[in-house]
Amino acid sequence: MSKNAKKTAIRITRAEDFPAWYQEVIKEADMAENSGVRGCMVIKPWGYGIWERLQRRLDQRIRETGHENCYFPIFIPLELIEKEATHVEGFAKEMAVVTHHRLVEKDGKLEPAGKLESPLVIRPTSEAMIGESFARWIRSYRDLPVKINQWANVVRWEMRPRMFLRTSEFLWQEGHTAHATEAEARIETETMLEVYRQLAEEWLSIPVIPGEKSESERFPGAVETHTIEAIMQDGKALQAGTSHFLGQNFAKAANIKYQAKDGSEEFVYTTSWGVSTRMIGALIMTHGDDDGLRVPPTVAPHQIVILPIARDEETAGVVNPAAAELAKRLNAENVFGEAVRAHVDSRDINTGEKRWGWIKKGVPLIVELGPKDLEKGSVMVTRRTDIYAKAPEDTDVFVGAAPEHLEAIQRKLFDDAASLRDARLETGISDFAAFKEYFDTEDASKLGFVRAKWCGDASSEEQLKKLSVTIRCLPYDQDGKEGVCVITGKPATVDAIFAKAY
RNA sequence: CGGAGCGUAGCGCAGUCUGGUAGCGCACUACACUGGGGGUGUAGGGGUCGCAGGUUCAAAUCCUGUCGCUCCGACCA
Repeated sequence: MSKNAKKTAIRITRAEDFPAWYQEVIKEADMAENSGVRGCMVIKPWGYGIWERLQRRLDQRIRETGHENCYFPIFIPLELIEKEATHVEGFAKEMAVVTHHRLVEKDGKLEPAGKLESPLVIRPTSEAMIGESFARWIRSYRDLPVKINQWANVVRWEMRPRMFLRTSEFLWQEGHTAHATEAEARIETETMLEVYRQLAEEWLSIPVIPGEKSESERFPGAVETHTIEAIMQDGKALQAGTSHFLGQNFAKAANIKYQAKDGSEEFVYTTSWGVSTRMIGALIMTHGDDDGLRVPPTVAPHQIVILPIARDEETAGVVNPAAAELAKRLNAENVFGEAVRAHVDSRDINTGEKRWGWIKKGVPLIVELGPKDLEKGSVMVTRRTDIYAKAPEDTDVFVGAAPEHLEAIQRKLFDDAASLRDARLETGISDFAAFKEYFDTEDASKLGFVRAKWCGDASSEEQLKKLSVTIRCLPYDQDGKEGVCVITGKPATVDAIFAKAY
C-alpha cells in the first residue's frame, strides 16, 4: 500500500483509478446510488439539488431565447417511430418496449395479463412524438416558427451503464422547433448550442470545445449535429450538449407541411437540442479532486455551510443563535443574480465529521463559528479550493465580501479546468505514427485531445476505431490553412478534434 | 450480445474447496468521556446466507435449475 503525503478524503485517488474514484465521489458526496434495476439510479438530494440549479438557469435561458415549455407522453406508438428510417436504425437496439398491461396473480406471483395489440415504446427521445403533433399544429406560414421545450425523463436501454454518464433512464431537456426556412433553422441550431456553451462555461465553469460532429457521429436522422465537447481530468472527452439541424428529414417523415405566402405547400425545417443529467457527470469529472466534489457556487445547493462549535449547552445557547443570525445576514446578500444560499449544520455529530462531509460534497465555503470567534467578532473560513488554508476573517467583512468570495471560487474552478484543457490539447501531431503513439497509452495523465487536419474520408474513421479514438468535433474556430490529414496523409484543410471518449 | 466475476446484517466482506446450529469491519442504538482535522471506551440491536428444487441424520457449504447485479468489450446524451 502506497503512503500518501496527505490523507485524502476520497480513498481512491484520481491518479490510482479514475473510474473508481468517480464512483467513490458520487457515493461519498451522497449524490446518487444505484437502484435495484440495472442502469437506473436514485438521485439523492445533493445530486438532485445541483441538477435543479442547473435546470433553473437553463430553463431561464430557453425562455429568454423565445421557447415555451410543454409536455408530451412517455409512450410512443411503435408505428410513429417507424416513420424515420435512419432514426429507427439508430435507436432500435436501445429502446424499451411495453407489450403488456395489467397484472394477474398466478401461483402467488404477479404476471402480465393483457397483451397490447400494438406495442408502445418508452421514449428514447421525442422527435417522432413531437413531429406528429407539429404536423397537426402547423397549417400556415403564420404558425411558424414553433419553438417548444420539454423537461422529461427518457429511456435508452444501454449496454453498459455508468452513473450520470450513461444511465438507462435519464433526465434531460429536449427542445424542438420548426421553421419556414433553412436559414432560420440553422440559426436556431447555432443559437442553442451557444446557450449550452454559456451554460457549461459561465454557469458550470466547464470549458468546452464547440463544433460540428462528423458524419459517423451524427444524431440518427439529423443533417448536422453540433456539440460542446468537454475534457475530463483523465483526458477523455465527454459530449456535454448537442444541437441538431434536422433539415426536412423529420418533416418529410411526419408530413409537417405549411402553406407559404404564395400559396405553395412546403415542408418545414426542424431542429432539436438537449442537455441531460450527464452534465452532472461532467461536473464531477471536471472539478472533483482527491477530497471529493467541488461544486461551482452557481449550482451548489448550499454555497456556504456554517458549523456552530459548542461543546456544552451553555455555549450552544450563545453560538446557535449567532450561527442562525450569520446565515440570515449571508442570505440577504446577492450573488449570480440570486440570494446567497447559506446553511447552518446543527446536527449533533462531531465538527470534524461534519467538516469532512461538506468537503466531500464540495460546498464552496465552510464557516466555523465558535465562542472564541464570537469574542473576537470573527469567523473561521475554509475555501473548498484550498481546504488546508483555514483562516479567520472579520465577520462583517466576510459577510459583505461573501459574494466576491463565491465569484472568485467560481472563476478559480474555471481557470483550473481551462489550464487542464490547454495542457491536454495536443496540436503538434501531424502524422499517423505519432498519432498512434499518443493514444497508445494506459497512463491517464498523458491522454488528451489531438487537434489536427482531417481529410473527411469516412474510411479514415475506421482506422480510429482500432485505437478507440473518435472525432469529437470539427471545431468552429477553423484556421483554414492547407495541411495534410493526420490519418491518411492526404491534403486537408479542416481541423478536427480527436480523443477517446465516454 | 460476447468475456469475467459476484449475490451471507444497512454497507463492505470472511466462511463454501474439506457439510456439523452464522462471523468480522464500518454504520446503527444507549451511556460516559470528548468536541475548532472526520475522537475514545463500555454495553447493545440487527441475518428465513438471491430464489426454487434435489442429495444427506445434518446444507451458506455438495448437485441441478433460475433470477439479479457489477466489471471488461461492441453501442450511446
